[in-house]
Amino acid sequence: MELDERKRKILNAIILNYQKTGEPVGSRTISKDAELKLSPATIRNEMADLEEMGLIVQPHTSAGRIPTDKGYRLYVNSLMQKEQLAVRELEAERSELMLKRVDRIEELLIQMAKILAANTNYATMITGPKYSQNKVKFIQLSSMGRGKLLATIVLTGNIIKNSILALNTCVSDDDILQMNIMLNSNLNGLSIAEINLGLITKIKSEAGEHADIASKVIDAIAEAIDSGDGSVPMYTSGTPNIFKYPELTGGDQASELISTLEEKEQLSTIMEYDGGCSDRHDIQVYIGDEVPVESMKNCSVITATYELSEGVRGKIGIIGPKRMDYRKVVDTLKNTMSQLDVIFKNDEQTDMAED
Amino acid sequence: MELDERKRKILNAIILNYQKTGEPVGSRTISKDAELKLSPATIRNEMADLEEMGLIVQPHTSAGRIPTDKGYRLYVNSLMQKEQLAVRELEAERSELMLKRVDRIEELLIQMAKILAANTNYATMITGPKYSQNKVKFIQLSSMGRGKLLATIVLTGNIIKNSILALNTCVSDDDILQMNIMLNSNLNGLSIAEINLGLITKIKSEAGEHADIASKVIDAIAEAIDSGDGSVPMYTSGTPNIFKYPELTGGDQASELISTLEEKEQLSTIMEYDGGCSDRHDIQVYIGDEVPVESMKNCSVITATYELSEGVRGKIGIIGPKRMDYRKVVDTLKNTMSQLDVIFKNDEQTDMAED
DNA sequence: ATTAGCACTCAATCAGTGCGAGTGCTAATA
DNA sequence: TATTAGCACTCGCACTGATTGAGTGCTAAT
Repeated sequence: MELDERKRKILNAIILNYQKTGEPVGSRTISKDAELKLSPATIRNEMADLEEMGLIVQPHTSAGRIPTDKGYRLYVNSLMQKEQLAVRELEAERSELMLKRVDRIEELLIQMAKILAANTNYATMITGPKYSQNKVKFIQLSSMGRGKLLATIVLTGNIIKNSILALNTCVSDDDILQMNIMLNSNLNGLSIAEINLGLITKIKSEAGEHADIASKVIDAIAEAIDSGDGSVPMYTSGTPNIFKYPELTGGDQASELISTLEEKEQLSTIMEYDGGCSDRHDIQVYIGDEVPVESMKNCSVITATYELSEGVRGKIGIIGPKRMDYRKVVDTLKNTMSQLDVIFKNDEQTDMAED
Repeated sequence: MELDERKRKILNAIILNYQKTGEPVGSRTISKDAELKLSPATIRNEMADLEEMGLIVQPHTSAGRIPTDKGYRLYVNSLMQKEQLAVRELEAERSELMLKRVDRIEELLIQMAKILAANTNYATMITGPKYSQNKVKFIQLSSMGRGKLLATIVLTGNIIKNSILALNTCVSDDDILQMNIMLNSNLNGLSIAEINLGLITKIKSEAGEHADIASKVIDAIAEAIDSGDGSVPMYTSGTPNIFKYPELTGGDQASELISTLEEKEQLSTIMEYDGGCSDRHDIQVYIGDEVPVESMKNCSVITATYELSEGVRGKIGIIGPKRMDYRKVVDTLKNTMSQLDVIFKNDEQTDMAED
């Protein structure tokens, strides 16, 4: 069966209409849609064909048609591009991000998720950046008195971690100074991969009687870098938005959806999946069954990757009903990503601090 | 009308039964409830009286009775205590808290909220501690090179804040050392209230040509202490639990509840209210209309205050349907609070660090 | 190739009905 | 006098069947 221009137009009309109403759309509705001047009967014939091709279905006999996953896929892959017109309304998207003074990067990301949720009326999720690539930039030990040592570790990207080390021995201020110099000269500029056993042994021997301190500091470094590795933090926002889409709230669906959104574990399976395509702002679209989470099988998810600096990446995802406005979401995401780029290019070297 | 012993027992039975089933409870049910051996007819007469007193109502003619807010209030205030028996099952509450290695206090609190939610089957919320009372313990400036200064501020309770300061002038290592000494000797042990304009002027003059740095450091201190002041962080957990109670999910209720739970702003009006009673573990019970949040008018909320150290307090709240198991929740909260006490008495001086 | 017309399907709506849980009242009982 | 049995009554709920209307597929006319 040939998918000619007219069929495409009809499919497109069905998708757009269903997007707005959430109701199955009938031949009459499409017919009145001007653009293509055909009678309902003709439309019906075409729709029968589209159904045969598996692009649309009727929920029951004598109902209008709704798009199938396959239909949406086609729309996203080819139809969508054809109407990039007048999308520049998005350019006017409130760039509140720029205005608000957010000095912590995670908070900025959370803010962003909130704004996206508000603008799109879908739920959003976001993972904190993966820092595993980061390097040690600076280490500072200071005595807090009473056998306590404060270790401050700064990583590239100005990530700062603190640990308080409890000591059993007493250390003089001078020793601390020595340790500082020694640690910095040995560790500066190294990533976690480069801090190997050999180096650790070397440091310990250089630390002499304070080998235990050195060892604790190295543990702290490992933890600092690791905390952004094993379990990337995950935030969600706008989850109540799903109540706006009746098709997501039938039965126990709402409950399960909200649960998975709150628990977050499952969400990471979506975010972790790296769809090969390493484009600049790699945008992935998962439609219905394509979503690798049981309770989200009749949602669609669109994810985008952001990059703070070389190799420091995270993902942002938008969760909505299958009839979500794919075009708007994709454009909004692209837009947001470039805004982020701007922010990070400006802010790269200023005062962003983190715990 | 006199509220005699028998009426109390019947009211109690109604409340307990309604707690389990969520269905209006009829005279027959109570009658079969042993304990008091009365026929349904007698119970009916008594129930008519209880209804007249405004303690119970029937949702419609020919339905059983359900407790009113007033009925619950009575229950909470006087009836509840009378049956403190066999509550020690709670003693066995999984004290997972003790086991899990949680080294950051906010994470511990969040964990606790999760466990409470899982144990009670209600939603929980928790505010981070208010640090406004805290004092400066230790300040450390270190040069990061390229005109950048790292300021590390340690407050009592081992709260650690970092800021990176961008300088326009260059500072020698020796100057930094001087600044460190000067700042510490001037600021150590002071709370925010004690850092007044006079002191600030004094510090600036002592800093000489580096007055701008001193000023930036003081700003950072203010911010460090403040961040726990103006907007106390608020976390929620177990929000999907509300789906377990049909009376909370009718209409748009679920949606609105979830929304207020996600947005958190409104929740703080509950948490902020300080009910005079400055008991050890001050526990407050809000029933139905007593809850100062519109969308929660047919919930009940129970809050408890925890105290990390002198004056450093936060609140934890449990949100459920009006028929929640008040006794269990109150006991669980008391229990949890004492566990917290233990933890903090042990951990007080160890390595809890925070951003 | 398109369209008008028509018979058909089926979800949704609504009134009518019977059921059952639960009540209040009255009269009998301990 | 307090309790209980009995009975008529109420009202939500679940079920039924009829009606409606949106939408279809097919056929014949244009």
